Amino acid sequence: MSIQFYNSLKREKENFVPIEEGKVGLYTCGPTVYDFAHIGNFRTFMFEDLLKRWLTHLGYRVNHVMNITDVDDKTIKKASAEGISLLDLTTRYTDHFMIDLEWLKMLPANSYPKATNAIPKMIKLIERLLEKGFAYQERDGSVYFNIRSFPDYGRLTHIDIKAQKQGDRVSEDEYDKDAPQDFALWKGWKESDGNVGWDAPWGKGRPGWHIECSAMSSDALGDHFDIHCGGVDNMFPHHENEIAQSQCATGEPFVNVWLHSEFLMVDGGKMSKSLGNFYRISDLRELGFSPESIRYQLLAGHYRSKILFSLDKKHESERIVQRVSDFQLRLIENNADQFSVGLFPEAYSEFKNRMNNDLDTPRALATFFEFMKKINSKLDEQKISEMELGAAWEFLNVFDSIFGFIQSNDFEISQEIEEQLNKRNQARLNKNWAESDSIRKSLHKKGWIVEDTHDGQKIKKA
RNA sequence: GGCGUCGUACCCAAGUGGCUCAAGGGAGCAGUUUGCAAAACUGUCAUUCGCCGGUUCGAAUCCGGCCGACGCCUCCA
Repeated sequence: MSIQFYNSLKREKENFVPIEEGKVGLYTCGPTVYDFAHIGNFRTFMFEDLLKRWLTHLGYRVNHVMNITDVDDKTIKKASAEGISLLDLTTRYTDHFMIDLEWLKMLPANSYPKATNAIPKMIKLIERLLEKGFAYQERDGSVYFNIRSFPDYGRLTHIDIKAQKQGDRVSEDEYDKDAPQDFALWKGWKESDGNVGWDAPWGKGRPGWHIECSAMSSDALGDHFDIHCGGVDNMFPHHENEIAQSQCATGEPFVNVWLHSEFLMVDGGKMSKSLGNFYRISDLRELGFSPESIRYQLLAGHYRSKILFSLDKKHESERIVQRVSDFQLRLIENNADQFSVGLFPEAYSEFKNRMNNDLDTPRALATFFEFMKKINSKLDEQKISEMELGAAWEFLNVFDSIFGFIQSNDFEISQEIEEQLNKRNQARLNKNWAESDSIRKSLHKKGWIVEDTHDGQKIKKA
């Protein structure tokens, strides 16, 4: 069975067929670096990371491009408010973003083009749109895209332009334009822009938001590529506008598959910076969340469903991380790694089918948990073959290469802890349970969990 | 007003006409194991899928209505 995706453009699942066999061009809308990204932003980035990992596992060579929006209203406004340069501001938050990405164990994209580095490319695109009559200039130096010149406008979001209610914001727009819904390709320089601006044939200014993605995606992946992702809120107007610009400029189809991830909710509502009800990654770190437990929370629900992020789920996600991590240790203790010969257990094909079904992570997880239970059971009864152990090892490794739930067990035991363990062992041999229990308790307070097994005591980090 | 999503156990969360079904996880309870714990495993945990009608031999799954929650239409993952 080949992989199927729910293509937002067609609103149905379809088999994925790459433009070039074995390769996938993947463009994902990245952050606007005017502030810290929050956990809701990372829900989308985590989904895109999962997608890339799964495609890679299937053998595709994925070229993943994630843009960094480093010039727009918000970045300019904030830099000006802080009295620093746009570059200083965006560099700061880009750095934070990269740190968070790495902490969450997300694989880096192949490239992170910045909008400010793609201005010439954007100008070229706009020139082409002007030449072909899809865009027009205004007296203030702005350039707008004429949406009525593109009959397919609204196809992605099924929006009928004429039926739209006009918001106050639109009619009060500070820029001149022919029709309220025409969107800016280029915004003429205004005083509030300060020293932010680039020279263009139609005057100094800065790019509109949407043009950067059209420019950078075609630059990195070609005019026509495989997959474009983003959050559902980007469907309109951002992605709709991208399609309009790109297709009108190149005359070619733009993207084959559009994938959109749903929102992450908190307190029953959308988490967003403007509402102030959000968690940054640093907030969650302070609250004691591990990257693995956050990964579980973000990946346990299907990407097209709203998920609830909750501090109450911390315990649940930690239990999962612990179970899977313990499972790995148990396999290692049984030398499973030495028995692996590249064979997978039966459960793997079910897991694969479920992942191939539009990345059905909830059911894929269910498959893995059932498998884990079965193997644990066999280990308990000591009725497991070397072949089964090897296959379990293979499956576990694939599983973790996709979900990344396993917590590293590299830790050093200090001299002091070592002494405590020896003391406890001695107490146990003397059946001095009171002392043994009290040492276990005191170690627990220091962040260590001691477990007694048939092979003696074991220590791990709490 | 237009477009769209969703309502499943104490909590999270799958399933979208019949087949092995209301998956899986967390919490709880009971048990195996253990000196005791922990871990692991076993059992238990929704005759029922917001409510009311309809279609059908058969619906959580399709249709209609109602109630409720949410998103987009303006920057937003």
